[in-house]
Amino acid sequence: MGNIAIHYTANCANCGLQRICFANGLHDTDLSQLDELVNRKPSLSKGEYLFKEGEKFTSLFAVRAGAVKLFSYDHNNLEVIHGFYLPGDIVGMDSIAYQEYQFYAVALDVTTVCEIPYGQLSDLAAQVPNLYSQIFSLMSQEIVGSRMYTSLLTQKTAEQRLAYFIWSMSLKYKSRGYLHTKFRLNILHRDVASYLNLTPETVSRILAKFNKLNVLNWKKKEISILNEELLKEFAGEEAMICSE
Amino acid sequence: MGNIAIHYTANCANCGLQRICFANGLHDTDLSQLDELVNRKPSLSKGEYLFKEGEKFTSLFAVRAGAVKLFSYDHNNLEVIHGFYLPGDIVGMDSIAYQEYQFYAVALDVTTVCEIPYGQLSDLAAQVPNLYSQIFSLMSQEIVGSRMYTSLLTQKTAEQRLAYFIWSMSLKYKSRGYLHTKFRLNILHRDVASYLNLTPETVSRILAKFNKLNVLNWKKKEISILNEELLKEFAGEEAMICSE
DNA sequence: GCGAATTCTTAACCTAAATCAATTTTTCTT
DNA sequence: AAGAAAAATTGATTTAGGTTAAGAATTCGC
Repeated sequence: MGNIAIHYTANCANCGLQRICFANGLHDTDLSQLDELVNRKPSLSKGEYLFKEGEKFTSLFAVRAGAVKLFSYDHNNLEVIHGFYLPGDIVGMDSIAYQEYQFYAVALDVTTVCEIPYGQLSDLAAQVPNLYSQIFSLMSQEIVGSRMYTSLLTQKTAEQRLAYFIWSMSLKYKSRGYLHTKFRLNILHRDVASYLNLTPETVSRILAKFNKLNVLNWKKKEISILNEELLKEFAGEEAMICSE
Repeated sequence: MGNIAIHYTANCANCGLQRICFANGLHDTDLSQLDELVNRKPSLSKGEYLFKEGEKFTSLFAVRAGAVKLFSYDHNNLEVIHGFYLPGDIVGMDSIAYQEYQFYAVALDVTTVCEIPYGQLSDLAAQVPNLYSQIFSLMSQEIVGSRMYTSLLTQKTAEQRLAYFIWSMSLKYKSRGYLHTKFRLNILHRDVASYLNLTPETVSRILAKFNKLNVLNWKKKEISILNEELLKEFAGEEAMICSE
């Protein structure tokens, strides 16, 4: 099948995620400096690790495409999932204070990332005050996001949590300019359950209910949202976690 | 009663909390610059606010003495408690990304804080790379701390949560050089319940149990730990939240 | 593309902690 | 220091979501 490949040279100046990455608010000259230190790696395939817990902390990673899961293991060796990262998200900020990565980060799908060596970023930031503000701002958002996630787990019912999760994924796709009522999400129900502090059985029961009520359908990694209004209602309240 | 008051002029160079504040790792000259921008306010009395949700974000606050509670209200107008801050802790980092404070911060006791105007801190940091690293590090710790708090709420039983909370308070006092088996903690059981996502009734029942088993005694804002080993056992696992 | 392994679903049952309710203790106000 | 208000305690009851179990649908590995 005739595949027309238009080749772009990837760089920060033409990256569609500029506004939500470190590049936000930088001048052209500073941008090209940031661009130089970014290490664009070949795509990771499903199951490949960005980093593992305990490895020496060297870089932050900006997700350009695909999806990344951040997790650790509990004392029973079960995965505890801390978050899913989609295009435009930065992975690794929780490890800045330490010599080592604090969690495991694995690709859930074919995934492209920009590697940003932290030492160099830090040096550059010393000359570019805007970049510092940008990093502070991202970290601060991460703190608030983390608090909001905690509220989700502690203040909401199982049904609200799941509805909210799916709704916020949809919003994220929307904000990135993708179709938000029908999209692929290569995340196991089991992993969603873990992230929302539920059992797979509970997730399954709720999805069956949503399906029966024609709210949405999630089968084989494909989500179709049939009734956005109803979904929002099940989620309860307005947006909480979702950035931008 | 004859009260001998030795008067120190408060400054960063003689502050006992230096090692856990922004001052950590700064040279003497930089330290005195930090010192100059710090605004030492008169003590707050119980119930006074450091800041309220929605107010313009201007400053970070370092707690020097007393205790501060960070909270917001849920949709039923009930307090949701996000944290308690003791001497050496920094309050307000979650608001850096925003124009406004994200939560309410109130003194639970007579409390002394250093106000650190963020704009000035940021300017100073532009000249003092060490200070930037220090801020990054504190923020990064806040993110990890927040993740650990979430684990506490979601992976542990009510009993483990309460045991862990009391144990970590004790550890904090120990690390600051205070008696850690008998100390005043001016926090309502109701607030601890909220922080641990429990009801006051559950907290009460667990405290009754701990009291009966001679693990500890918490009556009238005074905590006595009678059996540290047993308390640790009830907490399950090693330390999680507690910083330094 | 087929068989094995994983993941998902559905149903019956159970339990940790919430809720409801009534009393006692502590703290605040004057 | 007394009375009022707020907080804490204790017991009885309920419930959301976990656990166990067994079968069905997907996905993986060769």
